[in-house]
Amino acid sequence: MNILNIIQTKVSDALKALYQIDIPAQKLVINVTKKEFDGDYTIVTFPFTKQAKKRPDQIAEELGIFLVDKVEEFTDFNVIKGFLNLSISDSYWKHFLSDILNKKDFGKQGANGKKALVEFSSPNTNKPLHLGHIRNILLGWSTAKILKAAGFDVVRTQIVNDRGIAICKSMLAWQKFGEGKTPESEGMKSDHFVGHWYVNFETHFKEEYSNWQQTDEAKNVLSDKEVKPENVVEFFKKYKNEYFNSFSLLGKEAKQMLLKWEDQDEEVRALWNKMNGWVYDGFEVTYKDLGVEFDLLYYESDTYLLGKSLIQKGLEKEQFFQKDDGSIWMDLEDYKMDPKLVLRSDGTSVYTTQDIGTAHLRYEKHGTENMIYVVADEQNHHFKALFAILEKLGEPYAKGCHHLSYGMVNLPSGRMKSREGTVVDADDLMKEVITEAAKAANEIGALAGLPEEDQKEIFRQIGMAALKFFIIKVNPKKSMIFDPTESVDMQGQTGPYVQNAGVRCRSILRKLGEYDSSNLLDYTEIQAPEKELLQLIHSYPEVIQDAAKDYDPSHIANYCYALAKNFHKFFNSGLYVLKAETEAAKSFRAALTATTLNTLISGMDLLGIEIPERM
RNA sequence: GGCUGCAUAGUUCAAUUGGAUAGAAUAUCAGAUUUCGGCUCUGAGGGUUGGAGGUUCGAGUCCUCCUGUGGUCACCA
Repeated sequence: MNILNIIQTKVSDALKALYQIDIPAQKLVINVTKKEFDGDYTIVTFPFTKQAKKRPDQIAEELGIFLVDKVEEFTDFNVIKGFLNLSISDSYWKHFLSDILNKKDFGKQGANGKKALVEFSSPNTNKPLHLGHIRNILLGWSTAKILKAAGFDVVRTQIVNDRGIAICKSMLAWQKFGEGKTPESEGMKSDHFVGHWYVNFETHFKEEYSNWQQTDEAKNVLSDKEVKPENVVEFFKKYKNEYFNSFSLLGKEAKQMLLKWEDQDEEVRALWNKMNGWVYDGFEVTYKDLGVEFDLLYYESDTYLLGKSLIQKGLEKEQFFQKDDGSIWMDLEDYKMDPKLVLRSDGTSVYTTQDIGTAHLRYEKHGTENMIYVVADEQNHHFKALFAILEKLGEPYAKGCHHLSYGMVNLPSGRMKSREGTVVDADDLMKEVITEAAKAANEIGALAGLPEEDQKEIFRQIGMAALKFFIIKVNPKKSMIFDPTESVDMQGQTGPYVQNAGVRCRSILRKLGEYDSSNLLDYTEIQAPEKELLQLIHSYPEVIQDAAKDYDPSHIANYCYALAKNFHKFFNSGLYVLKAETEAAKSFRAALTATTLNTLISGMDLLGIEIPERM
């Protein structure tokens, strides 16, 4: 049994025996004792004062005497105010170390029989992936891994937004101005090529718009709307969408293309397939570079009509209501939200319609009672409404839906804006961090002896670790500032710092070779740096549980950093492994090193980060 | 304006979910190594946790108000 559980049960028993207080063991909070005090674990006794009718320090004292007397794992205690600090026997720690020494899956839970589906990435197909997608993808990937480690059967998925007006813009621009060029002919990565035509469309559209502003038609609009001369510029800025829909020739063509697409027009579909194909080829490379993959893909072109029948059924059961114009809504007053449209007056679907349909489909197909949507926090309201609707429809998985909402990634200069060209491209960014890693490694020169191929692989691992760790260590719900210079840092609270700890472990173990681990139980005096490290490793299973419960990979990142830091401290503490004073000390420290390495590998793997052999 | 997040060292982030003197990193300054890898370690300075009240043994954490800031309020996705 885990020492925390032992403490909980024993304290619960003691409270009952001493004061007739009934508190379930699981409800008792056990803290790790702060460094500046003696002891391993701390119990706070203030909460018991009312029922026990005694002073907190008195309770702590009595509890301490009782526990040390009755439980063999507790060797000593001390009391400071209402804090009871318990010391755990060395024997417990040594046996713990010996138990987990060869357990590769230490910290992970066995299958719990539940299924979870994690949806992430879900890009539009009209342009390449950028920094915002990277945060999304890393969060999704890591959350999926963490849930798996916590015992869930996980399905990783994305819904590809492959249809709509945006891709039509890219298609139209290429058709009109592309002169038959291809990614190959231009030597461009194929998703960037498609993105190029999207920008090209916007350029032409802007030109058309500004020319139009000089026409009589535009002047009529201005006088109709009674726009004052000093407000004209401002007005046209806001009028852009309206212009696109009502006057623009390019807009008209793009919309016609969309209609043709919906009518299954062969030529448009062929063009659509060609351009999407380019985008997918490009995405595949980016995903591979990021080290992620999916179990299952959904395409919006397949799912956008889903949900309608569910709405019809719901309407018959009067779960929805219909307005005079034929549009269908759900009342969400009991959730303190405004009514939500689920079907347009012309009978076509909106985003919510297909989300209802897709969720239902997924549940039918996989029986996933937990669905996690990794989507930026600008859609908080949408998901709140969606989950409320699912609940009102009586969908059995509604309670298991969770929106893993994350904040925007901003640059030191402010928000990324595609119109201003400040979007940080995913491929460029990865290239840059790897280059920086190579530069730093070459300065140190530790890899000079290795073949070039091996060096390149290590540079890649280091660069990607820097980038991934920098992003994942931040609590998802907070918006973050991405400083490119800091992201490639290799020192301090970074991925490479953690990797370095692992590489040091590897180096020691490599030099050590075979050793007899059974000796470790003979080690007599565990030193403070050793115990701190061991205690931290001991808490790894709970860290995974917490991260899974909160859907928050940043817990794991912070844990890995703390573990690496503690190992570096141990490494520099004068407690040598290879030159240990006794065989028992050597075995103990070797086992400690091996276990640290194992935990670092496991934890970093949950973040999608590798630990190289050398660096 | 309504709703909803966020606000912690100069900067970037933590804080075991209400517990002890709020911790790391970075930057600055000062130190450590005949030793398992210097992408390491030790130390110093740096804080009225945006402000004001409240709840209680105890508040960065919970409640109220205020200030600042982001998101959202489409028959877009």
